[in-house]
Amino acid sequence: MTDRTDPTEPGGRGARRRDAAATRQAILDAAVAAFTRHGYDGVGVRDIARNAGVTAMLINRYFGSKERLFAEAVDVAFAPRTVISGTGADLPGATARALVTRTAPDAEELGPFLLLLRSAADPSAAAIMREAIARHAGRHLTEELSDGVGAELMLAVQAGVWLMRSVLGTTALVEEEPEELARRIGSLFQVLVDPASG
Amino acid sequence: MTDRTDPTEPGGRGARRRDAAATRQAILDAAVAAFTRHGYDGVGVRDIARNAGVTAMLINRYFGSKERLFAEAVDVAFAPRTVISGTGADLPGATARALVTRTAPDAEELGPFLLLLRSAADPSAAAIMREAIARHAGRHLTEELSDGVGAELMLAVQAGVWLMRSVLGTTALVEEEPEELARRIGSLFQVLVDPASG
DNA sequence: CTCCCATGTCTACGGTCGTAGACTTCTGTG
DNA sequence: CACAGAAGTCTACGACCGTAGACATGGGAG
Repeated sequence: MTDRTDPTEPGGRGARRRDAAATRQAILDAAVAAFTRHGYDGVGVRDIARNAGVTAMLINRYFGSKERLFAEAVDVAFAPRTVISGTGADLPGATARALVTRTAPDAEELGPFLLLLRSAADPSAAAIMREAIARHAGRHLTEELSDGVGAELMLAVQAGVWLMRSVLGTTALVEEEPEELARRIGSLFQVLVDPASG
Repeated sequence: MTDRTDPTEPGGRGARRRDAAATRQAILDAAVAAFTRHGYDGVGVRDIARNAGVTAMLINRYFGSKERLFAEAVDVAFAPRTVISGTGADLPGATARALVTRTAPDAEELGPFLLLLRSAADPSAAAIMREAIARHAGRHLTEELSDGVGAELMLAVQAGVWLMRSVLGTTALVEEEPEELARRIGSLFQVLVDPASG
């Protein structure tokens, strides 16, 4: 009855027997989820460790500090190309529809924008995320739009919608029909992609 | 040499001799500034008390708890009509120009959007702010636009610009010419105010 | 089979947090 | 001038934070 040392129980994931790479990955996964849900300041290393099925000290052994773990988690969260959908003329509409779907009240989906919004209060976390944006999301958008200002304004609009709709849950944006909301946000993106149309 | 009990020294503001209303106001002012700069989680009641020239316990005597102090501070910050400028056809451009000015890199201006962004991580703080938006900012915008969704999208765009430009300081939005940036943001607002033009 | 080192845990420290209760000091009133 | 009550402070508690150092343990190489 060695209940406490059984790695299959606490973390929920399959048995992991002293595999450094897998443990490191489990910590990183737990960190991305926790930081996204509660922000940099709202999560303790003990919470992350518990969800990864290890003790808090192992985090510092593998990542050095909470801040460096956060930097790696941010890099993981921002690397995939989730900030734009579609290409060319289809980009504004497709990106708007994806945004509306992902910020639906019952979606409970994570993503880089939630991580961004919930960790923005801490200055060092903000600096880490600014660099991650420049390295990943901003670059994806810039090379598609060939317009840095338009790209960052598109990020700003998306972040704002995430904030109002998912983080705060303001009434009008939550209750509006998804198709109509996507249409209105899509027209915003259209103006950013093709400034002449505004 | 009663250096420690002199109220002119610690707080910086003029002598205040046992005036309950003035003390309460001083705490509230310090709370608005502190919450705006560092967010709900990033500020301790001792910090606020020190800036108001009192001790931390007085906060609980006057406001009951940190959370109730935050609720009052949010109400103060969101009450003034700072989320829109101008009226009618001038509204999009005037609001965009005001936004660009206030989010300038050297502005160091406070405002409800910074409070909103930096306190969004905490769920109870988010609930308080959602209600404050419905009560103040959202209402101002809705009665000007007679369109709840458009009003909240206008708030979303402004919050996003504040986030990228003031909180994160992303390069493109910081380095762009203010006039050109205001023009592009103004065209976004134009689409929201007059959906037919999109 | 044995030993060694990577892997992981335990205990603890100094610090900060929100806040409860007892205590002190000032000020307006009789 | 004395005094009651308002205004404000002091001390303390229990909880959590990030992290440092010593300790335990398992598993692959000889």
